[in-house]
Amino acid sequence: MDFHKKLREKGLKATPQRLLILNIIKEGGHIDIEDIYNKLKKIIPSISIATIYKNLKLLVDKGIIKDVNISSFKQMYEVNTKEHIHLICKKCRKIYDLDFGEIDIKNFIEKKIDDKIDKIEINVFFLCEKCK
Amino acid sequence: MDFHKKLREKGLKATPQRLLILNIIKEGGHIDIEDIYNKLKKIIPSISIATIYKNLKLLVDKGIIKDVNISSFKQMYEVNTKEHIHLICKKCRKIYDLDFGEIDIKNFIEKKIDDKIDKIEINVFFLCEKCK
DNA sequence: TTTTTAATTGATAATTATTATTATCTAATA
DNA sequence: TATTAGATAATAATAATTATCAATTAAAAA
Repeated sequence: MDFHKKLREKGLKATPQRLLILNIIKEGGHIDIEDIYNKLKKIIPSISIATIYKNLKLLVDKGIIKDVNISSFKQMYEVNTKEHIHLICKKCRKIYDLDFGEIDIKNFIEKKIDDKIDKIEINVFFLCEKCK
Repeated sequence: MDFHKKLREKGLKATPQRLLILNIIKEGGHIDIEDIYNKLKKIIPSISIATIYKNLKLLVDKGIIKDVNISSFKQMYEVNTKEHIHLICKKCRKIYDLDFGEIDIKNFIEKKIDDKIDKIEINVFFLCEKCK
């Protein structure tokens, strides 16, 4: 996951802010703007929330990160990797990733509707082991 | 779809307000509180928004309707039928239903995680025929 | 390496939704 | 007769931005 290279490929400068934002998102798995801001402030105390907003928008536009939307959660972001399902514990609100495995659900749906899909969100609500 | 019976089975009075709310949701497919309120006002001008809120909560609790959550949309409701996918046109924002068909994705995921699922949301964003 | 320059960051408050409720008590009714 | 509806304002987040412009800097060119 060479973020520097990825940024340059998309014509974006690989600024320390951007690289840190990407690494924070990667580490967080699914993380909202406020949390990104707070983590980044510890590393770059001078960081501006505007910088976060500007970059998140840019990174989503360029397809380097994805926005994660789950009802009753704030807008979150994740590093754009393979498609996966979000398993959300309704009690502790922890979010787990579940890979499709061998199944290409995007392709499956595209065939079914005979059309191209932009984005697919699969959110599954359950009660995780710890919360039982 | 005998709503009167369904309500009675859950121990709820089958009031005209409730029956109308259910029919409005059924007709609307996916409809938010404001729209339910506006449609209902035309039939029962005296209807109170509080009545809508109270009933929607009750109906969700009893499993007679489902809440529909799609990012950038207001909270919506639908009559609880079979599980299906929401196809959302990113331009006109119309929401289409797509049945799973023979595939029981809930069961598939439950097997995969060896656990029970409460709810599953599948939202697919695309550009519908009319908007192309 | 140095220079150039176009892109990016920082500061910041101020603002805009808008969404979603809900309390409470009387009256009506399934 | 226990539920449910009506009235209603008042409220509570809370989430999400965004404008603007000077200062800085990453990357390319020399």
